[in-house]
Amino acid sequence: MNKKQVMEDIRRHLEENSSRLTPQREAVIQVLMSHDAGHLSAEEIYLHTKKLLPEIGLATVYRSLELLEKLSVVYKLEYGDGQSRYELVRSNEEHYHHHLICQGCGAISEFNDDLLGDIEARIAEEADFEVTDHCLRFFGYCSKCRSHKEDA
Amino acid sequence: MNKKQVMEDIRRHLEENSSRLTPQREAVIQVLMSHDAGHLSAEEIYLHTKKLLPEIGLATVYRSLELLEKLSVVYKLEYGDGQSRYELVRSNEEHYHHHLICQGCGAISEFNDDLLGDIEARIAEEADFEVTDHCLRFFGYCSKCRSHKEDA
DNA sequence: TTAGCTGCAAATTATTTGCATTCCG
DNA sequence: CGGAATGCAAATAATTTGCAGCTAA
Repeated sequence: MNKKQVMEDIRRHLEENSSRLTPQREAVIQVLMSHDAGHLSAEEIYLHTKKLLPEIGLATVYRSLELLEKLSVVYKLEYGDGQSRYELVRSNEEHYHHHLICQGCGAISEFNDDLLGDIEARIAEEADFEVTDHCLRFFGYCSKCRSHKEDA
Repeated sequence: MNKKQVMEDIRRHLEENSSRLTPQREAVIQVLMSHDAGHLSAEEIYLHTKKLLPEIGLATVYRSLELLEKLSVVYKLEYGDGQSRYELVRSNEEHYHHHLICQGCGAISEFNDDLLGDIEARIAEEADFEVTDHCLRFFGYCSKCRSHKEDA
């Protein structure tokens, strides 16, 4: 599915919820699409959309992200550093998309795999909880930071 | 291991890092110990410590939590609602302690199991990343909210 | 027309910091 | 004594909100 089709899907999804795909919202989505694994903060998204739409305001970016999150178009992530990151939800892949967060340099990389398929079934059964999504993050040290640690 | 022993362990751990187990810090730890699965916010911890130590300040609570987190005594969690939650790290159990977050009522429950043992070994190998910890949260609907949904 | 959207500025909220003071090894 | 820790108040930083004007079905 190419970007134009994705955008049209989102437009339809918005209209079903009596919302519009405004230029501002489109710009936000475009920025997210072109920083595919970028984990952008609201401020970063704002700065990027400003290149496409110089008059856009930060509040609009926040409002767009809030709306798009409610419609499950955007996924909001927290890394515990005081600001939220956003990325597009890609319906299938997203579920298998986990993060490796380096406690040395802060780099965030990804690890894609269906790690949790069975586990969710077990939770449904044992905890009587219907799982719709999950967030799995691993903390540790990337290869680069491990070699620095060894120096010390 | 009882609470007094845990406290003495923490005292020793602090002293090894040229810090002291002050009454304020002790109060913070006591509050966390007595709300074992409480996922308390800094503000909630502050209000509870005030009962033990009325003159304590919120900044001190934050500073205590920051220090205790650095020393891996306390674990900081983010649920994407703008504030952080804190809980005591229990060396073994913590690693097997995951959260079920209800998107209906916001309730947070727990699911304890060693779900990720093998996975971490695979990550080390495939991604060249040394995992020291992880955070796994499941989103969905608890039994109570599912029955409400069915009413609708 | 009117509901939805916007930019801007002001407000809010969680968290952090500066500082004078106090405590303890 | 001197580093560590505290309470308070002020400062920050991310996010939200109020509002008057704008836009498109």
